[in-house]
Amino acid sequence: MLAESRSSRRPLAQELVSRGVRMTHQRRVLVEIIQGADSHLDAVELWQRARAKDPTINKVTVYRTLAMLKKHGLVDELDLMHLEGEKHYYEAKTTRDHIHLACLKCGRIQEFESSLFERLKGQIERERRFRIQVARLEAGGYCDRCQP
Amino acid sequence: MLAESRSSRRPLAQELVSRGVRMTHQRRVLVEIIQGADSHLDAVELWQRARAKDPTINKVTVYRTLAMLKKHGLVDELDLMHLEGEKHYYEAKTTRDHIHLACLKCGRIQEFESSLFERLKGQIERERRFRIQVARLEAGGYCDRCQP
DNA sequence: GTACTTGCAAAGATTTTGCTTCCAA
DNA sequence: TTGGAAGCAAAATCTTTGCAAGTAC
Repeated sequence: MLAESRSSRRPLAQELVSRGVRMTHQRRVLVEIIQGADSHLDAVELWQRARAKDPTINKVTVYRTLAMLKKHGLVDELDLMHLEGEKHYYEAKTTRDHIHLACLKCGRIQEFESSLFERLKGQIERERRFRIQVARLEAGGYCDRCQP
Repeated sequence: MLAESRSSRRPLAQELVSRGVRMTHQRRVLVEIIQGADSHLDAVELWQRARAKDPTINKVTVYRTLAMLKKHGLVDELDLMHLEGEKHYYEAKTTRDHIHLACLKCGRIQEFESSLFERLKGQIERERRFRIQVARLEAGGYCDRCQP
């Protein structure tokens, strides 16, 4: 599940404080991992990395923190075409939406940005008067390395 | 989770037979429900409708049949932004991919087709040499009826 | 007849809830 | 100090697996 590292506008911890969210030690550890991650993490992977920094962190706290971040629109939740089980993956929200391409053979996840995607979202908002909060485009298929 | 009824190229049962899939009574009941459904069904809803026609049908058979249909690329699996729980929804694959718009307030699901979506997929295939098997675009937001 | 499918029960994976204790502001 | 957050245990939800019995071809 590798992906390029990416950076958000400003530190999540800082963003949360400015929104009046109580900044606990656990939350600080968790958002630092999410922001520094070189891949898309699921809840359990995030929990394991967090325990390396603070062995007392509970899995439930991970779920609750992810829910809180999602509620604030600071992370995106991905399914990555359910390549391995039904868990979800998380990434810090970036300035621009991107598409996830999941290779059904090797499992590699690529990211893709396109102005067509932005135009498509604009078209939906105009033609349906639908105010998009979150858009998720995932494609499953065969990557360039996995073709005959 | 209402959506317009839609029809596929040819009956799923017929399609399966032509692919050499053993056509059991249970499978026939299930694919007929999927094809005639006026909404996106999850596994349990599908099971309940199937039991009305044949009370002996087991939930496990529903999951196994859905997995088989998915493997053959005859149904699409949707998450519908996880509006209610983490279950999946299924629909018979149609000739043209469409986008699902999930209202975060009223829960209504709208479908949207666009040539921009087709162009975007084409761009991905060309620029990344990625052979798309299935593409899923879901957006969460507020529909025209749910805006101030 | 044989290989594939089903039903049943049980387990597995992921996520949520209730409640008490703790801690950030 | 006090309301929100964390930890723990238990439950809930959704899906899969093992195996014996049944059935389509």
